[in-house]
Amino acid sequence: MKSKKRSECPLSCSLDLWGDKWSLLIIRDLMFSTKNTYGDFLKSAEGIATNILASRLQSLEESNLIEKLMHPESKVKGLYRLTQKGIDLLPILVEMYLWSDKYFTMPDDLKATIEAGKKDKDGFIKLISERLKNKIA
Amino acid sequence: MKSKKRSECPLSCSLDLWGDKWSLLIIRDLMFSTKNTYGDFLKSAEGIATNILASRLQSLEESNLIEKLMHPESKVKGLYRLTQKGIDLLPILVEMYLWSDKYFTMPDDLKATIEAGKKDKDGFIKLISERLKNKIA
DNA sequence: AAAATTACTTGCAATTTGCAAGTAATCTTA
DNA sequence: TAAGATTACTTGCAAATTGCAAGTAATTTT
Repeated sequence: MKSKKRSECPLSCSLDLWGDKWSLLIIRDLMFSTKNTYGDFLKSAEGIATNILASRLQSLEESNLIEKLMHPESKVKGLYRLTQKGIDLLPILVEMYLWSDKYFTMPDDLKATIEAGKKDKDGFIKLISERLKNKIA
Repeated sequence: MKSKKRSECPLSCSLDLWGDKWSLLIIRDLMFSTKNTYGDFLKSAEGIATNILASRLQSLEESNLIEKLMHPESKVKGLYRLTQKGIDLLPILVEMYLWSDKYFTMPDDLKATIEAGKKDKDGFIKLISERLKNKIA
C-alpha cells in the first residue's frame, strides 16, 4: 500500500503498482474468467492467502486498476471489476501468454484461447476488451 | 532462487520467473541501454541493493533469460547479455511502456522512443530485436 | 433461533528485503 | 613493484513482507 516510486522510469512505476507475484493473477481472473468476488479469487489455483488477497485488492483499488461495487445478490459480498485502466493491461497479459506459450507447456484448456490470440492478436484484444468494457457501461 | 510453480497457469509460471519488482528492470537495462555489467546495473536510477542484484542475476541466469560471459576488457568484470528467451520478452516490455505512456507522465528522454513504438509497434520490436540478436551471434 | 457463508482482520513465525560493511581478485598508478 | 583503486560479490542484521492458522462480524440460509 505504501509505495513511493523508485524512479521516473515508467516501467519501474508500473512495477511499483502491480509488479508483484499476485496482482496480475487477480487481474487475470477478472479479465479471463467470471470471477469477481473475494471468495472467487481465493479459490484460484495458486492459493493466495486471505490477508495478501485483501491487501492486493486494496492496493489495486487505490491504483484505480479495479473498483469495488455492491454485489447485486448479497450484502455480504462485494463485487470487483476492472476499470478502463485495468482493462488496458490486456495487451500486456496477452503478450505474457504468448511468451509463455513459447517457453512453457500450455494446459489444454488454454490452448484454444492462446491459439486465437496468436492468429489474430488485435482482433482477440478487441474482442476481450469490448466484452470487459460492456461490464463497465 | 527456490521457486516451485504455484499452478500450471502460464501467467503464474511467468511471474514465478520474473514477476518481482527488480528482474524486469535488469532486463530493461539489457534491452534498451548499453548496460551489461554488475556495476552498470547498480548505477540505475532505482538503486537496487548489491545483494538483491546478485541474487536476481543468478535467478535470471538459472531461468535462462540472461547469460554471463567473460568481459573482453577485464577479468574482474563479467558481461551479461540477454538470451533469445530474454529477448522474446521485448513485446511485453513494449506493451508495458505503451500502457505507462497512457497513465504516467513520460520523461522527455523516452518520449521519442515511445512514440516510435506507438507508431509502428511491429517495426519497432523487429528493430530492437534484431539489434539484440546481433549481440548473440 | 441456530448454523453456515462471506469477507475480512489479527497474531505470529518464516522468508525476503534493504542497508552497511566486509572480502577477494584484478587493474592502475606512482 | 608496491599501494591504492575498481569491480563483483558476500555477510550480518534490522525491518518489512509473506504465509499460515485462527479469529470476528455481518449477513443468509435452514
